[in-house]
Amino acid sequence: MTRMHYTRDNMAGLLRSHEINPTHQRIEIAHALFSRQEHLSADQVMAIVNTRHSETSKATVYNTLKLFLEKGLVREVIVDPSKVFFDPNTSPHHHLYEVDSGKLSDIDAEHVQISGLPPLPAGMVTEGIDLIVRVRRKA
Amino acid sequence: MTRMHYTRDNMAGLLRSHEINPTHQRIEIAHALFSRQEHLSADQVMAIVNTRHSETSKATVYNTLKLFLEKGLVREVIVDPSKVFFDPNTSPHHHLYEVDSGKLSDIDAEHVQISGLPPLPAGMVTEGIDLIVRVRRKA
DNA sequence: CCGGATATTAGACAAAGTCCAGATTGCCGT
DNA sequence: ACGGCAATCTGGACTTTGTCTAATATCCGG
Ligand SMILES: [Mn+2]
Ligand SMILES: [Mn+2]
Ligand SMILES: [Zn+2]
Ligand SMILES: [Zn+2]
Repeated sequence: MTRMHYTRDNMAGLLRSHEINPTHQRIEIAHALFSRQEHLSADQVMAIVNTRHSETSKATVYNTLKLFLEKGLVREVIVDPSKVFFDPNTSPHHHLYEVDSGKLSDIDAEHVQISGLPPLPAGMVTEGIDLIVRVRRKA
Repeated sequence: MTRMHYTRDNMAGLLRSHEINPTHQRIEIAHALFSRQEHLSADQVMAIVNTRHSETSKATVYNTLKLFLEKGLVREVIVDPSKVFFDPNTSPHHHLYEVDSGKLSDIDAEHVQISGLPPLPAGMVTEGIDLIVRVRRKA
């Protein structure tokens, strides 16, 4: 199991494999997410992509993140009422959220077992199960 | 197990039992939530409380909901990126979210079992575990 | 009734996100 | 190279959710 190294060049292939036309802006945004392997808000992506000199507009950041979401390249994590996080890890996993600091980290779904859920309403299908463990510093 | 009937008069006692000074506005807001036993956004609370004629300001609705939260009278449900829901049901339970319609309903925690969670980081204590089942209409 | 504490208010403000009409880009056939 | 043409990108106006503040209103003990 070798650790993947996410270069900008790799990003073009990754985007194409998800039926996304690789443009300069899309490659930069994908690189921001995948090279860090972190949960980023749209604002953070915006800041990262425009560090050197302004390259990508706010509209494009939001449009691109939504496109990535639709194409299944990233996942959305809704845990903070004030902003959405985008997650380059699309394998099934859960989240640990430190309420004070806002730090968000992954919990491997491997060993977590959820049982006893009631049957779904008729005609409905599960889109996903989000498990969020909210923690704070001990008093 | 008799079904509780949430009258405005009952609300005063409920508020007092949570160390909340019962005022006209607070009683109206509590009544909106507890008489319906539904998950409501601040906007919905605002609309309900001001149906007949304008009675309560936006600032008061937000202040009051935050106060209820601090005093443990209601619970927050973060499931929709665009708004927070307030939940008069503070007993441990989970949620079913219909992505298309935005409908949010309770899942009794009674029979749900979650096992295999990793140990918490040192010095941290669990504030809550949120389990959200996201469903959509079958294709 | 007085005085202070508590609660409410209008409206300005901030932050996240959406929308649109115009400009840019990259590509294709000629 | 050139003229379309579709896809993409952009600034900036706009909307929505929520916060803040300074002034006012209400409540309550003495
Ligand atoms: Mn994928
Ligand atoms: Mn309680
Ligand atoms: Zn994650
Ligand atoms: Zn609930």
